[in-house]
Amino acid sequence: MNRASHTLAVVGPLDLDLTFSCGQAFRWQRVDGGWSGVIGRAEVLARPNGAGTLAVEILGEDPGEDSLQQYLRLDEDPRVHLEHAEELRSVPGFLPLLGLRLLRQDPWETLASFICSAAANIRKITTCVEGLARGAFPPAEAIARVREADLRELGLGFRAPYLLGTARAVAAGSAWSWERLRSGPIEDARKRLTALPGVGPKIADCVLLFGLDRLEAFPVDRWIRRATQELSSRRRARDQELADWARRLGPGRGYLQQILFHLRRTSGPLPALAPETRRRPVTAGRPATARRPARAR
DNA sequence: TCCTCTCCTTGCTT
DNA sequence: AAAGCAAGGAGAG
Repeated sequence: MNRASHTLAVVGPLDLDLTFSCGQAFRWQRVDGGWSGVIGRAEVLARPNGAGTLAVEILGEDPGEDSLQQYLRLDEDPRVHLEHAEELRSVPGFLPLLGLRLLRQDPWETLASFICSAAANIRKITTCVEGLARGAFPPAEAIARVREADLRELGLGFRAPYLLGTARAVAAGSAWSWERLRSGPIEDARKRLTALPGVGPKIADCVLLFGLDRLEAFPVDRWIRRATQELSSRRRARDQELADWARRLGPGRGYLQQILFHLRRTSGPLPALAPETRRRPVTAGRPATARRPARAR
Protein backbone atom coordinates (compact mmCIF):
# COMPACT_ATOMS: atom_id res chain seq x y z
CA MET A 1 0.00 0.00 0.00
CA ASN A 2 1.27 3.44 -0.95
CA ARG A 3 2.08 6.00 1.67
CA ALA A 4 2.47 9.73 1.30
CA SER A 5 2.39 12.80 3.48
CA HIS A 6 1.59 16.41 2.76
CA THR A 7 1.75 19.71 4.58
CA LEU A 8 -1.15 21.84 3.44
CA ALA A 9 -1.32 25.62 3.71
CA VAL A 10 -4.41 26.87 5.53
CA VAL A 11 -6.03 30.23 4.84
CA GLY A 12 -8.08 31.53 7.75
CA PRO A 13 -9.36 29.74 10.87
CA LEU A 14 -9.59 25.95 10.94
CA ASP A 15 -11.42 23.83 13.51
CA LEU A 16 -11.02 20.16 12.65
CA ASP A 17 -13.21 18.90 15.49
CA LEU A 18 -16.08 21.11 14.37
CA THR A 19 -15.56 20.36 10.70
CA PHE A 20 -15.75 16.60 11.07
CA SER A 21 -18.31 16.28 13.85
CA CYS A 22 -20.88 18.89 12.82
CA GLY A 23 -23.03 16.53 10.79
CA GLN A 24 -21.99 17.31 7.22
CA ALA A 25 -19.95 14.11 6.84
CA PHE A 26 -20.37 10.76 8.57
CA ARG A 27 -17.22 8.76 8.06
CA TRP A 28 -14.54 10.76 9.85
CA GLN A 29 -13.31 9.47 13.19
CA ARG A 30 -11.35 11.15 15.90
CA VAL A 31 -8.02 9.43 16.45
CA ASP A 32 -5.22 10.47 18.72
CA GLY A 33 -3.85 13.75 17.47
CA GLY A 34 -6.26 14.19 14.59
CA TRP A 35 -9.00 12.80 12.39
CA SER A 36 -9.04 9.88 10.00
CA GLY A 37 -11.35 9.36 7.06
CA VAL A 38 -11.57 8.30 3.46
CA ILE A 39 -11.11 10.56 0.46
CA GLY A 40 -11.58 8.76 -2.83
CA ARG A 41 -9.55 5.56 -2.55
CA ALA A 42 -7.26 6.80 0.16
CA GLU A 43 -7.31 6.54 3.90
CA VAL A 44 -6.41 9.93 5.29
CA LEU A 45 -5.12 11.15 8.64
CA ALA A 46 -5.28 14.89 9.22
CA ARG A 47 -3.49 16.55 12.14
CA PRO A 48 -3.22 20.21 13.12
CA ASN A 49 0.32 21.31 12.52
CA GLY A 50 0.48 24.85 13.83
CA ALA A 51 1.73 27.84 11.88
CA GLY A 52 -1.26 27.84 9.52
CA THR A 53 -0.67 24.40 8.12
CA LEU A 54 -2.30 20.99 8.25
CA ALA A 55 -0.36 17.73 8.26
CA VAL A 56 -1.98 15.01 6.16
CA GLU A 57 -0.88 11.41 5.88
CA ILE A 58 -2.13 9.22 3.09
CA LEU A 59 -2.48 5.46 2.95
CA GLY A 60 -3.54 4.30 -0.50
CA GLU A 61 -4.03 6.18 -3.73
CA ASP A 62 -2.72 9.69 -3.09
CA PRO A 63 -5.26 12.28 -4.26
CA GLY A 64 -2.53 14.92 -4.33
CA GLU A 65 -2.23 18.20 -2.50
CA ASP A 66 -4.63 20.11 -4.71
CA SER A 67 -7.44 17.61 -4.25
CA LEU A 68 -6.90 17.52 -0.51
CA GLN A 69 -6.98 21.30 -0.29
CA GLN A 70 -10.14 21.33 -2.36
CA TYR A 71 -11.86 18.65 -0.32
CA LEU A 72 -11.09 20.42 2.92
CA ARG A 73 -11.70 23.86 1.39
CA LEU A 74 -8.46 25.15 2.84
CA ASP A 75 -7.84 27.64 0.06
CA GLU A 76 -10.74 29.84 1.12
CA ASP A 77 -11.15 31.91 4.26
CA PRO A 78 -14.59 30.97 5.70
CA ARG A 79 -15.01 34.57 6.81
CA VAL A 80 -15.67 35.67 3.24
CA HIS A 81 -19.14 34.15 3.51
CA LEU A 82 -19.97 36.66 6.21
CA GLU A 83 -19.53 39.51 3.76
CA HIS A 84 -23.25 39.73 2.99
CA ALA A 85 -24.31 38.62 6.46
CA GLU A 86 -22.59 41.00 8.85
CA GLU A 87 -25.71 40.85 11.00
CA LEU A 88 -24.73 37.36 12.14
CA ARG A 89 -21.74 38.80 13.97
CA SER A 90 -24.11 39.84 16.72
CA VAL A 91 -25.37 36.29 17.30
CA PRO A 92 -23.67 35.02 20.47
CA GLY A 93 -21.33 32.13 19.77
CA PHE A 94 -21.41 32.47 16.00
CA LEU A 95 -18.01 33.95 15.23
CA PRO A 96 -15.95 31.31 17.05
CA LEU A 97 -17.52 28.69 14.78
CA LEU A 98 -16.00 30.12 11.59
CA GLY A 99 -13.24 27.52 11.78
CA LEU A 100 -15.80 25.10 10.35
CA ARG A 101 -14.86 24.09 6.83
CA LEU A 102 -17.64 23.06 4.53
CA LEU A 103 -16.19 19.97 2.85
CA ARG A 104 -16.43 19.37 -0.87
CA GLN A 105 -17.69 15.81 -0.73
CA ASP A 106 -18.44 13.29 -3.42
CA PRO A 107 -21.99 13.90 -4.70
CA TRP A 108 -23.06 10.27 -4.81
CA GLU A 109 -21.79 9.54 -1.31
CA THR A 110 -23.53 12.69 -0.12
CA LEU A 111 -26.79 11.68 -1.78
CA ALA A 112 -26.72 8.16 -0.35
CA SER A 113 -25.71 9.40 3.10
CA PHE A 114 -28.48 11.95 3.35
CA ILE A 115 -31.11 9.49 2.17
CA CYS A 116 -30.04 7.62 5.31
CA SER A 117 -30.50 10.80 7.35
CA ALA A 118 -34.30 10.92 7.16
CA ALA A 119 -35.74 10.97 10.69
CA ALA A 120 -32.44 9.73 12.11
CA ASN A 121 -29.86 11.26 14.39
CA ILE A 122 -26.23 11.71 13.47
CA ARG A 123 -25.15 8.56 15.25
CA LYS A 124 -27.65 6.41 13.45
CA ILE A 125 -26.72 7.96 10.11
CA THR A 126 -23.08 7.17 10.87
CA THR A 127 -23.96 3.55 11.60
CA CYS A 128 -25.84 3.19 8.32
CA VAL A 129 -23.19 4.90 6.18
CA GLU A 130 -20.35 2.94 7.77
CA GLY A 131 -22.34 -0.21 7.13
CA LEU A 132 -22.59 0.63 3.46
CA ALA A 133 -18.91 1.41 3.01
CA ARG A 134 -15.89 -0.83 3.07
CA GLY A 135 -13.06 1.58 2.47
CA ALA A 136 -14.06 3.51 -0.63
CA PHE A 137 -17.78 4.31 -0.74
CA PRO A 138 -19.61 1.91 -3.06
CA PRO A 139 -20.68 3.46 -6.38
CA ALA A 140 -24.37 3.60 -7.30
CA GLU A 141 -23.88 0.64 -9.61
CA ALA A 142 -22.80 -1.51 -6.68
CA ILE A 143 -25.66 -0.55 -4.39
CA ALA A 144 -28.10 -0.98 -7.29
CA ARG A 145 -27.29 -4.69 -7.32
CA VAL A 146 -28.03 -5.53 -3.69
CA ARG A 147 -31.38 -6.57 -2.27
CA GLU A 148 -33.59 -4.35 -0.18
CA ALA A 149 -33.26 -6.89 2.64
CA ASP A 150 -29.49 -6.40 2.62
CA LEU A 151 -29.96 -2.70 3.24
CA ARG A 152 -32.52 -3.36 5.97
CA GLU A 153 -29.99 -5.55 7.72
CA LEU A 154 -27.73 -2.51 7.92
CA GLY A 155 -30.48 -0.72 9.83
CA LEU A 156 -31.76 1.50 7.05
CA GLY A 157 -35.36 0.56 7.80
CA PHE A 158 -37.91 2.40 5.67
CA ARG A 159 -35.05 4.18 3.89
CA ALA A 160 -33.87 0.92 2.31
CA PRO A 161 -36.22 1.01 -0.71
CA TYR A 162 -35.44 4.71 -1.16
CA LEU A 163 -31.69 4.18 -1.36
CA LEU A 164 -32.10 1.16 -3.61
CA GLY A 165 -34.43 3.03 -5.96
CA THR A 166 -32.17 6.05 -6.12
CA ALA A 167 -29.07 3.91 -6.68
CA ARG A 168 -30.82 2.17 -9.58
CA ALA A 169 -31.96 5.45 -11.08
CA VAL A 170 -28.50 6.97 -10.85
CA ALA A 171 -26.78 3.84 -12.12
CA ALA A 172 -29.19 3.48 -15.03
CA GLY A 173 -29.34 7.16 -15.87
CA SER A 174 -27.07 7.49 -18.84
CA ALA A 175 -28.24 11.10 -18.98
CA TRP A 176 -27.38 11.55 -15.32
CA SER A 177 -24.73 14.20 -15.08
CA TRP A 178 -23.37 15.50 -11.83
CA GLU A 179 -21.61 18.22 -13.81
CA ARG A 180 -24.92 19.48 -15.08
CA LEU A 181 -26.25 19.64 -11.53
CA ARG A 182 -23.09 21.40 -10.45
CA SER A 183 -23.16 24.19 -12.99
CA GLY A 184 -26.72 24.48 -14.32
CA PRO A 185 -29.63 26.46 -12.87
CA ILE A 186 -30.11 25.40 -9.28
CA GLU A 187 -33.86 25.01 -9.60
CA ASP A 188 -33.38 22.49 -12.42
CA ALA A 189 -30.86 20.59 -10.34
CA ARG A 190 -33.27 20.59 -7.42
CA LYS A 191 -36.06 19.19 -9.58
CA ARG A 192 -33.88 16.40 -10.91
CA LEU A 193 -32.81 15.45 -7.40
CA THR A 194 -36.27 15.55 -5.85
CA ALA A 195 -37.50 13.27 -8.61
CA LEU A 196 -35.46 10.50 -6.99
CA PRO A 197 -37.17 8.27 -4.41
CA GLY A 198 -36.43 9.31 -0.85
CA VAL A 199 -35.19 12.72 -1.93
CA GLY A 200 -37.31 15.72 -0.97
CA PRO A 201 -36.38 19.40 -0.82
CA LYS A 202 -34.21 19.12 2.27
CA ILE A 203 -32.06 16.23 1.09
CA ALA A 204 -31.79 17.74 -2.39
CA ASP A 205 -30.42 20.92 -0.84
CA CYS A 206 -27.94 18.92 1.24
CA VAL A 207 -26.61 17.23 -1.90
CA LEU A 208 -26.34 20.57 -3.66
CA LEU A 209 -24.56 22.15 -0.71
CA PHE A 210 -22.27 19.38 0.50
CA GLY A 211 -21.69 17.45 -2.72
CA LEU A 212 -22.02 19.93 -5.55
CA ASP A 213 -20.45 23.08 -4.12
CA ARG A 214 -23.68 25.08 -4.40
CA LEU A 215 -23.28 27.42 -1.43
CA GLU A 216 -26.55 29.18 -2.24
CA ALA A 217 -28.46 26.01 -1.34
CA PHE A 218 -30.02 26.37 2.10
CA PRO A 219 -31.31 23.09 3.55
CA VAL A 220 -34.11 23.62 6.06
CA ASP A 221 -34.25 20.79 8.59
CA ARG A 222 -35.84 20.86 12.02
CA TRP A 223 -32.90 22.69 13.60
CA ILE A 224 -32.56 25.29 10.88
CA ARG A 225 -36.31 25.69 10.94
CA ARG A 226 -36.12 26.66 14.61
CA ALA A 227 -33.01 28.79 14.10
CA THR A 228 -34.43 30.83 11.22
CA GLN A 229 -37.85 31.14 12.80
CA GLU A 230 -36.12 32.69 15.80
CA LEU A 231 -33.71 34.89 13.85
CA SER A 232 -36.51 36.20 11.64
CA SER A 233 -39.15 36.43 14.38
CA ARG A 234 -41.51 34.39 12.22
CA ARG A 235 -42.77 31.74 14.55
CA ARG A 236 -45.13 29.98 12.18
CA ALA A 237 -43.16 30.41 8.97
CA ARG A 238 -43.07 27.58 6.43
CA ASP A 239 -39.83 26.14 5.12
CA GLN A 240 -40.10 27.97 1.80
CA GLU A 241 -40.63 31.30 3.53
CA LEU A 242 -37.61 30.61 5.73
CA ALA A 243 -35.45 29.72 2.74
CA ASP A 244 -36.58 32.95 1.09
CA TRP A 245 -35.76 34.89 4.22
CA ALA A 246 -32.29 33.36 4.25
CA ARG A 247 -31.49 34.89 0.88
CA ARG A 248 -30.57 38.04 2.77
CA LEU A 249 -27.52 36.16 4.07
CA GLY A 250 -26.02 36.27 0.59
CA PRO A 251 -24.64 33.74 -1.87
CA GLY A 252 -22.73 31.92 0.85
CA ARG A 253 -25.82 31.29 2.99
CA GLY A 254 -25.43 27.53 2.69
CA TYR A 255 -22.04 27.79 4.34
CA LEU A 256 -23.58 29.86 7.13
CA GLN A 257 -26.43 27.34 7.39
CA GLN A 258 -24.00 24.70 8.57
CA ILE A 259 -22.68 26.96 11.30
CA LEU A 260 -26.19 27.95 12.37
CA PHE A 261 -27.19 24.27 12.42
CA HIS A 262 -24.40 23.46 14.83
CA LEU A 263 -24.99 26.58 16.92
CA ARG A 264 -28.72 25.93 17.30
CA ARG A 265 -28.15 22.29 18.20
CA THR A 266 -25.53 23.02 20.83
CA SER A 267 -26.54 26.40 22.26
CA GLY A 268 -30.33 26.57 22.20
CA PRO A 269 -32.60 29.37 20.97
CA LEU A 270 -31.16 32.24 18.94
CA PRO A 271 -31.96 35.95 19.32
CA ALA A 272 -34.07 37.77 16.75
CA LEU A 273 -32.15 39.82 14.21
CA ALA A 274 -33.14 43.36 13.36
CA PRO A 275 -35.72 43.49 10.54
CA GLU A 276 -34.35 43.84 7.04
CA THR A 277 -33.72 47.47 6.21
CA ARG A 278 -31.67 47.11 3.06
CA ARG A 279 -33.45 47.82 -0.18
CA ARG A 280 -33.74 44.85 -2.45
CA PRO A 281 -31.53 45.10 -5.54
CA VAL A 282 -33.60 46.24 -8.51
CA THR A 283 -34.00 43.60 -11.16
CA ALA A 284 -33.06 45.02 -14.51
CA GLY A 285 -35.90 45.35 -17.00
CA ARG A 286 -38.64 44.69 -14.51
CA PRO A 287 -40.78 47.62 -13.34
CA ALA A 288 -40.98 48.04 -9.59
CA THR A 289 -44.76 47.71 -9.85
CA ALA A 290 -44.54 44.14 -11.14
CA ARG A 291 -44.48 42.69 -7.66
CA ARG A 292 -45.29 39.11 -8.43
CA PRO A 293 -43.95 37.84 -11.70
CA ALA A 294 -45.80 34.73 -12.86
CA ARG A 295 -44.21 31.61 -11.55
CA ALA A 296 -42.56 29.36 -14.06
CA ARG A 297 -44.97 26.52 -14.59
C1' DT B 1 -52.09 23.65 -5.55
C1' DC B 2 -51.30 23.69 -0.91
C1' DC B 3 -51.80 22.18 3.82
C1' DT B 4 -52.01 18.57 7.32
C1' DC B 5 -51.77 14.04 9.04
C1' DT B 6 -49.93 9.46 9.36
C1' DC B 7 -46.81 6.04 8.60
C1' DC B 8 -42.34 4.33 8.01
C1' DT B 9 -37.33 1.67 11.07
C1' DT B 10 -34.28 1.86 14.73
C1' DG B 11 -32.14 2.77 18.95
C1' DC B 12 -31.11 5.80 22.53
C1' DT B 13 -33.14 8.98 26.08
C1' DT B 14 -36.48 10.45 29.71
C1' DA C 1 -41.88 1.13 31.04
C1' DA C 2 -44.24 3.86 27.63
C1' DA C 3 -43.29 7.80 25.12
C1' DG C 4 -40.31 11.01 22.93
C1' DC C 5 -36.98 12.10 19.71
C1' DA C 6 -33.67 12.14 15.75
C1' DA C 7 -30.11 16.70 9.17
C1' DG C 8 -37.49 13.66 6.15
C1' DG C 9 -40.26 11.75 2.48
C1' DA C 10 -44.37 9.70 0.43
C1' DG C 11 -49.10 9.16 0.09
C1' DA C 12 -53.85 10.24 1.37
C1' DG C 13 -57.49 13.34 2.15
